[in-house]
Order: sequence, then structure tokens, then C-alpha cells
Amino acid sequence: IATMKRQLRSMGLSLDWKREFATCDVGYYRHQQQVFLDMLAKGLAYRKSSKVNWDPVDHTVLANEQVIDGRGWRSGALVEQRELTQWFFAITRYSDELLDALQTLDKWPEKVRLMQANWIGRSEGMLVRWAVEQSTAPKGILEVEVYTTRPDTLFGASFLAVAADHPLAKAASATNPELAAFCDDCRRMGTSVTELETAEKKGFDTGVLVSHPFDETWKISVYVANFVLMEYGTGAIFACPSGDQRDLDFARKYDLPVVPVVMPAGEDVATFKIGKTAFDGDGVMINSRFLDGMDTTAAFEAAASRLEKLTLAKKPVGTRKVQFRLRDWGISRQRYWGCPIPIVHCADCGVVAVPSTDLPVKLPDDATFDLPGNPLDRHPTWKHVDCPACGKAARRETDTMDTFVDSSWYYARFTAPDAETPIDKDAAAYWLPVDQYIGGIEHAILHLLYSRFFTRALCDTGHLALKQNSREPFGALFTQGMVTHETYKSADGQWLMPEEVRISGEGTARTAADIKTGAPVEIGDIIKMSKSKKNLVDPDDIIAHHGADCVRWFVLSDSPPERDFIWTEGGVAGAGRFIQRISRFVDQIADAGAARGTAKPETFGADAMSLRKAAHRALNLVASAIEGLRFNVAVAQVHEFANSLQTALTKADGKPARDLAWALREAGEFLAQMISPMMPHLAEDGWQRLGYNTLVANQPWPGVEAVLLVDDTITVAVQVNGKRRDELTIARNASHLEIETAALKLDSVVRALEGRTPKKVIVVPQRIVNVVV
RNA sequence: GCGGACGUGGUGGAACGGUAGACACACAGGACUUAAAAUCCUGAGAUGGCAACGUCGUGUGGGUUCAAGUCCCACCGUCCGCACCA
Repeated sequence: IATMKRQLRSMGLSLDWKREFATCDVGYYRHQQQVFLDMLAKGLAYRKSSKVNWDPVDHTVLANEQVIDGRGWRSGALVEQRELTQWFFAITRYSDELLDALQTLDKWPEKVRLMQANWIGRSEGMLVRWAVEQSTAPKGILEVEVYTTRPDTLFGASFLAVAADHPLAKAASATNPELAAFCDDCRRMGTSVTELETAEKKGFDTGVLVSHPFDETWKISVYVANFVLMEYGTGAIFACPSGDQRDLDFARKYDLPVVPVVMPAGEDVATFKIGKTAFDGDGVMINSRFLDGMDTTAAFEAAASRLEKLTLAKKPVGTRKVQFRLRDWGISRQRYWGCPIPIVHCADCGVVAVPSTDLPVKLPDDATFDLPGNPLDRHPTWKHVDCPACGKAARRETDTMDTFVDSSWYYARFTAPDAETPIDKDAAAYWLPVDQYIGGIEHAILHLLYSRFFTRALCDTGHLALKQNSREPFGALFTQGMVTHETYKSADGQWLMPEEVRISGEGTARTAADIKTGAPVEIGDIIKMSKSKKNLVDPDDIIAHHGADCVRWFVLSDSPPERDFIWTEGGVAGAGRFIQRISRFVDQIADAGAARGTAKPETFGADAMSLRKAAHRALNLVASAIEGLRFNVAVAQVHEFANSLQTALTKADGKPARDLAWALREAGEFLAQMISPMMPHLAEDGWQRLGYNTLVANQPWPGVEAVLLVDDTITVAVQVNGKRRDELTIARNASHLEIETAALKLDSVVRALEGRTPKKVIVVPQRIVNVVV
């Protein structure tokens, strides 16, 4: 494990031990491999060759964000661009369904749904083919196809731009060394985020001309531009500078035509000009021949239908096309740790599935981690197997699956964890979707989208039988915040653990010092706990010292669960004191309260009554707060009830009357009940000390007596002209008139009226009275 | 650049459009104690006043309403997501 950890660290990966161990189970992998093969049979899993960033030192594929700077240095060597054949899942086959079904997820946070919608990135547009003027055409290039969402702006076309990797750019580069050099420059860029932000829009005129689809005498230049992506659309665009800021900047830089074609409603054609800002809104078409005067939507339709009718080389010039940003999911990983992909490569038979009877394909136990690269590929024997089809010597697939695959379907497997098949359809149909899913916001896109894809893929491979319109894994989603803590940094720039620091003072005067040396320490930002910043607390230490209940109580009490939570030493101590307090209450009640099973008194005096009201009210409020996942509010209600209990115990002074003694026992039992979900140990301990030998966790939630939840008299605020002047305590069922009369008699109201006659008195029963003058 | 969320005391945070600051932490005073800790009681948004009481207060400026922390518009700030997406 230590060696693996080291290797993972050297690969720049952190290890989530819980997840890795939970899914490393060989039984689970047998089923996961079966699912993979079934997806392969349906074409949902496939191999594809693509260009990747390759770390030449660690011999591994890099994600884009791991490439450190614009030129792609990594581990001290230049990142290589490599063609690599890898495995993919066809998530894009479900693009539309994954997007549309987001609307049905009304118990998901809006934020997550939005993030997924943006990630899927649906856009409606057209593919438009432009004929290349043959006298200027590079070898073998007859036409250029662009993707656009704005065919309505075609008469504002100024130039075409293609990506450096576009066939036209490559063909033209063959006879133009300067262009070839420019294309090389473009390829080297665009790997890092910072580079993109600052990168200048640059282009190079290829000298190639194309004809406008609506007017073949209109010739337009084709540029290679560094901002056009080969991966999106067709790798080629047409630019309308008046309607797109980036195109406008480019046109101004290279002195290309700027023709306004859309004008905001209400502007005058004669005076409307495009300056430094493009107009990308909806409006009225101008300078656009047959589109003139139409609005944007109508112009889109008119242009689109004409493009569909025009032909070039006997095919339509334009075709409507829905484009997605979402890509298929690359699942190949060149590392040891993960589910082996159950495939054998044979020189004669090609890609051969491992027969189901031979699953699982297990990882070798004797892998070595002393060298960079994939230990499976390097292993002396593991990959050398016979072809399952023809029996000849063949090679095992050495890629393992992305661990996101593991977490994409466990919730379905867990509905029948011992099933012989990957999923027991009946069990899954009964339990799914998961009622309440709780996780971090960091999974908003990847894990949660992959799981949604998997549910559908499992249906289509016959592993799940869910209704077509509810193929969702998680019915309700809650995203909880992260645990954060202050950071501490010594004068020489070293991070310090909280336990190595002593804090004194408060507010802005708070200072910190190194306990060992006494040297002053800088108090830094409150950020997510991380090993590198050392702002960690060890859960084992805390539990050993304070107990698990104390930690739970503090974590729940501090902030609403969806927000980040600030761990403070003082907060834990406070929770610890509250536990002691509860414990004392239980002792006092066990001592002075009524015995278990004592008959309920017929009547209750004022003290007993007010305690009972507090108990029933608290029980009710705690229940609804917990059900709404508002745990910090639930904690506050328990605190408030504890204060009422304190008052009652003080009044009882160890010798309560019969009615109060009974109310105290009731209160004690309610207390155990209401803390049980949050502090189970303390609750069970209290329950036993109250004379039970059962578990409070097994008891039904007590029924509340509705009459105890309402008071006979209530207090309403009294306002004059919306400003609070007094409050009024009055019978709950008092009539409007009674309330109004009582309110107008109040001294404070009379004073505020200053002799004026009220114009209107608004009475909202049980809430407020507002006197308007 | 695009999209979204948020902004309340010293602090974490409460508040179906209806008494802003529940509850807690920290703080101050008191009781208990030889003393301290622990515990219990009390206080506290700011400001003026001995007090009664008054004025101002939920980032800023407008608006809707009998009534706005809450709804609408604009701006400022913080955070998050996406980002040459054609």
C-alpha cells in the first residue's frame, strides 16, 4: 500500500482510500466487467484513437488541467502529443435525454441542473457548405463545411476561419511554409487556461477563396485562426464581425469588412453603425437582401430553408444540426489501480471479449511500482494470454477503467448485493431511484452525470428495468458543504497544524504563536481542509478525546449543511459542555421524575403545563427541521428545550409535585428521542438511565398532543404606519374588532397617533396589527 | 466574456412578505467557592438619555406594498461553475 501510495503521488494523484477499497472488491469487478461486455455488445463501449497529452517522464496520459503551462511542460520535460487508442463509453448517445430529463429532477439543486445543462451544451444550428474557388484551392479540397447557430447573419459574412488541424489548413500548408509554421504555433498553444485568457486572436490568410452560398460571385477569404477548435463543430466557422465580438476584433485587426446585418429594434438604418462593440442580440435584419426587415427568428428560418433547398455537388448546401458540447467518456487509465478491462487483443481475431465464464479478470498481486508507466503493461507475464477465440498467443488489454465507472452503478448493485447477476432487476426496480442522495458539489457534473448515463445504459443492456420516463438514479439530491479550518503559517513560510499553534486574543486582535518555539504565526484564510496546508484535525483524535456524539453534534449545529463548515476548537468544546448538560438533566430526571409507567395525572399545574408545552413543541419542530435537512435549526430547538427543562428543574428543586414529576419524565424521554438521530450514544445511555432496557432507536417517534402546541393567548405586534410600537397579548380566538379595539387603546399607540384618527386598521389574526394614519 | 449563488451583531447563523438578530460561540456582571475550574442566574445591534422612551439599523441607491432581510430594477462586493463552443 505504501508503495502504491508513493506511485500515485508521483503521478500527481491523491488517493481516496474509502472509495478505492470499497470498489476494489473482486466480486464487484466481476459484475462490472460483465456490464462492460454487455455495453460493448450494444456499441455503448468502443475504442477510438485520439490525440492525448502524454507525460514523457511518468508515462501517463494527462488531463488538460494537469498540463502546467502553455507550452506544456510537465515533470521537467515537454509534454508530447500522442495518438493513443483508448476505450470510451457512448454517453453522447443520450445527450438529448440527459438534458431533457433534467427538468424532471425537481428535487435537485437548480445549480447542479444548470451546470449539467451547460456541460451537455446543446445548440441548434446548421452545417453550411462553401464551394472553394478552384483557382485558389489546395490539393484535394473542393469545399469547406462550417457549423453556425446564426445562418440569419450570413449576409454579414466577412471571412472563414479554420482550425490549424483542419484538412484545408494542412493541405494549404503543404505548399506554404509560412502557413505551416503558423499552424505549428497554434498547435502548441491552447493547452492551459491562463494561456487562453491572454492569448491574442491571431490568424493567417491561406489565400484560399470560397463562394458565398447565397451568391456565388461573392468571394470570401479563408484564414487559419488560433481560436478555432478542431474538436467542436466542423473545425471551421464563418465570421460575422458585426454580430460577434471575437469576429469583430479579428476583422479590425486584419482590416476585414464589417457589415451590420442585425439592428436593435428602434434604431435607424441610416445611422446605425458598429464601432468597437458587436451587436449579438435579437433585432431587425438589414443589408441582408431577401431577409431585410425580418426579425431574427424569422430570418433564421428563411435562411435555413433556402440553404436546405440550394445544392452544391448535388447535395444540400445547408443541413440543420443539433450540436453538443458533451463528449464521449474516455474510461481508459494507464495504471494498476482500477477494474481491468476484460478484453484480449489478437493479431488474427482483433478485439476479443473475455468469456463471461472467465470473469473476473484479476489484477496481478505481484505488480511492481518502482518504474514510471503502467505496471500492468510492464508485468512480465500478466498480459500474455491465449486468444479466447482462436487459441493463439495474444495480448491482454492493459488499460484499467476510470474509477468513476465503479461509482456509476454501485447504488443499483447495492439493492441486492449478493445477486448472481450484476443487478437483481426486481430489487432495483423496487428501490430505485435513490430517495435522497447526499454528496459534495464537486460531483455536480462528472459523477452525477456518469451515473445518470449508466442508469440508461444499464436499462438498454437489460440489467435494469425502469420506466422509460424515469431512468434516473437519484430522485433527490443534496449537496453538502466542505469542512474548512483556519490556516497557520510561520515566518519562514512553513504551514503549521492547528495543534501546533496557540491562539490568544479575539476579533481583529487575535494572534497565534508556535507552541514549541513561541514564535509568532500568521493566521491565514479559512479554507477546505488539506494536507498541504496542514489545516487538518484528526477525526480519530477528536473522537478519542470528545466522543463521536460530540463531533456529530458540533458539525450539525454550526452551519446549514449546504454551506461550508468551519471547524473550530471552541465549537467542539461547546458541544462537549452541552453533552454534559444533557447528561445531568437525565440524572436529575431519573432521580426526581416520576417512575417509568406512572399513570398520567388528570390535570397539570402551570409549571408542569409549560414544561409539557415546551416538550411537545420542541419535538414537533425538531422533527420538521430534521426532515427538511435543516440540522442546525434542529440543534437550536433542542437547545431551547434544554433551557425550558433547566427552568423546570430549578423550580422543582429536587422535590417536584406529582404533576411536574410526570412532566419531567415525559420531557426526559422526549429529549432522548429528539437527540437520538444526532447523538445516538448519548440518547441510548439516557434512555437506559430512565429505566428502559430497549433501544430508543427502535421506539416510534412520540405522538404530540395537538392541544399542547397552541396557546390560548397569543402575542401580536402592533404597528403604527408600519413601525412597531408595542405588542398585544390577547385571546387566540379574539375577533378582528376586539383586537382592533384593544390595539387602539394601547398607550404607546395613542402616543404615536398624536391625536390623529386612523384611516385604516389592518388586522392579520395571530400575526400583526397595523394602524395606518 | 457567459451563467449562477450569496451579502444580517464581535463570530456561526435564525426569521410562511407580518415584532430582525431565535439558538449558540465569544464577552461582561452576579451567585456558589479559601481560590480557580465547572455549574447556575443576568446583560448585551448601534446611538442619545439617569430613566421612561426616542432615533437609526439586514452591502449601496431606487421601486412595489398597510407592511420588505424577504418581491422588482440598477449598482458595488464576495464566492462558484463554464469558457476562444462558432
